[in-house]
Amino acid sequence: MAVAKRRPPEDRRELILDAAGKVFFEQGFSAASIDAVITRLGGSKRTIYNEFGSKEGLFTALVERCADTAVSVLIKDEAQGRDVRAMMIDFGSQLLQVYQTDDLIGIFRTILVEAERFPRLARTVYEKGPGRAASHLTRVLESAKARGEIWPIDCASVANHFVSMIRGNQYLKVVLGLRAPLTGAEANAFVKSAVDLCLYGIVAPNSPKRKK
Amino acid sequence: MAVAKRRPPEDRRELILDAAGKVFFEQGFSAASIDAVITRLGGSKRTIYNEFGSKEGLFTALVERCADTAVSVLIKDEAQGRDVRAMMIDFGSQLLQVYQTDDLIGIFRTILVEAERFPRLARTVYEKGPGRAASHLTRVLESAKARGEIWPIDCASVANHFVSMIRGNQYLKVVLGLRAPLTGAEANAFVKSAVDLCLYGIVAPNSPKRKK
DNA sequence: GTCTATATTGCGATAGAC
DNA sequence: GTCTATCGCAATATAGAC
Repeated sequence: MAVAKRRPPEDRRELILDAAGKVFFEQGFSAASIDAVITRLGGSKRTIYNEFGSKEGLFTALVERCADTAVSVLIKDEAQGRDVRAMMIDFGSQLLQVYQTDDLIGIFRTILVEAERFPRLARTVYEKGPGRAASHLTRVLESAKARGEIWPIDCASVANHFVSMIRGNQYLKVVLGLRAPLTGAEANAFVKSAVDLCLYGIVAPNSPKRKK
Repeated sequence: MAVAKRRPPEDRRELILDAAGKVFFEQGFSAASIDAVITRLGGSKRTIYNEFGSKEGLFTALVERCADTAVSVLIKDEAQGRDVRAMMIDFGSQLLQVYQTDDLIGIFRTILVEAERFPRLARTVYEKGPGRAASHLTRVLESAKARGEIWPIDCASVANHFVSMIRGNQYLKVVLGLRAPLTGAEANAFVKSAVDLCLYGIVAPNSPKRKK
């Protein structure tokens, strides 16, 4: 076959990780086999062991690569200073889109059950994913708070709630294979509903229950 | 050992499922072994195979039992008609508590990666868990809407968002082993922050961004 | 106990780089 | 043509379903 033969080392790594992603993210770490990766990829098991040392090493490298990729999308803070609603909608849409990539769905599916076996990986995945997203949104909200656009609330708490909504029931259904990913108008409507809930709440202003 | 010897059939099933829960929910379906269950339980593998037929049968029975248990807590609709904030806080607290039981954490950890292998189980888990919770909360919100306490919003959408907040970033950290379960005052504060976000939002009423 | 699956290793053959 | 990384396959060992 020679898929990995005589290639620059980085390319070879990427090819192996691509095939490994298909296998590990579909079957999970325990059920996945190196043989299955080789079947997809061609070549020899030796190549994988030479490059990654073990099945655990391969999985670790795979998850770390995907977690790193996810970060890059969330890091662009260009939106600072615009209208808070527009910023949240932008951010929420991007976050939903990232979460719905095959890689992120795969990480989410596989890391939970392996959290005890790979505690360091579990922490990395959290921090580079939901943790990073919540931190970024917190900064956005702090600036809106400084401008008086929003209540003097706990921005970190709200940010965490918002990120949780994006990774909410609909996303869970996607990960469980109960529905197709949200796209286009559907995704937009979903994100808007989350943003508007955060911004305006649901209590009618003429209700006696309205506080503050 | 004879833990399962000469017991009423229901007791024997329960004992096996208790031990199986410890093993499957800690290791995941693929990594778990029948031998490990037997080590915890004592007795013979034959007992398990006679009762559940296969490893898959045992896992299915385990998950179905836990999903059923979870339902019972969520079904009590006694709160209908009270103040919407009090109802949501009650409901959210109960839901968080249920989610944080070992069984539900275990299901959540293990079912995601096995969703393709057990599609029926995945659907059952969703519907008896988050689906059921959202449906119940939707009814609560509909009644509040009928009383004019809240805006004429899409109650199902809000209910899904709220359930997602409860099963949010903090819960994810618990499942990943990055923090201890939320209890007592911490859980109360968390639920209240989610409820108040839903009810009141974060936009200051004197902000020009306030709509409606 | 039986039998299959699979992680991991060893090694001669080989195909491309030079 | 030489050289070496990679291949292909066989072998080992262990685990685990049934």
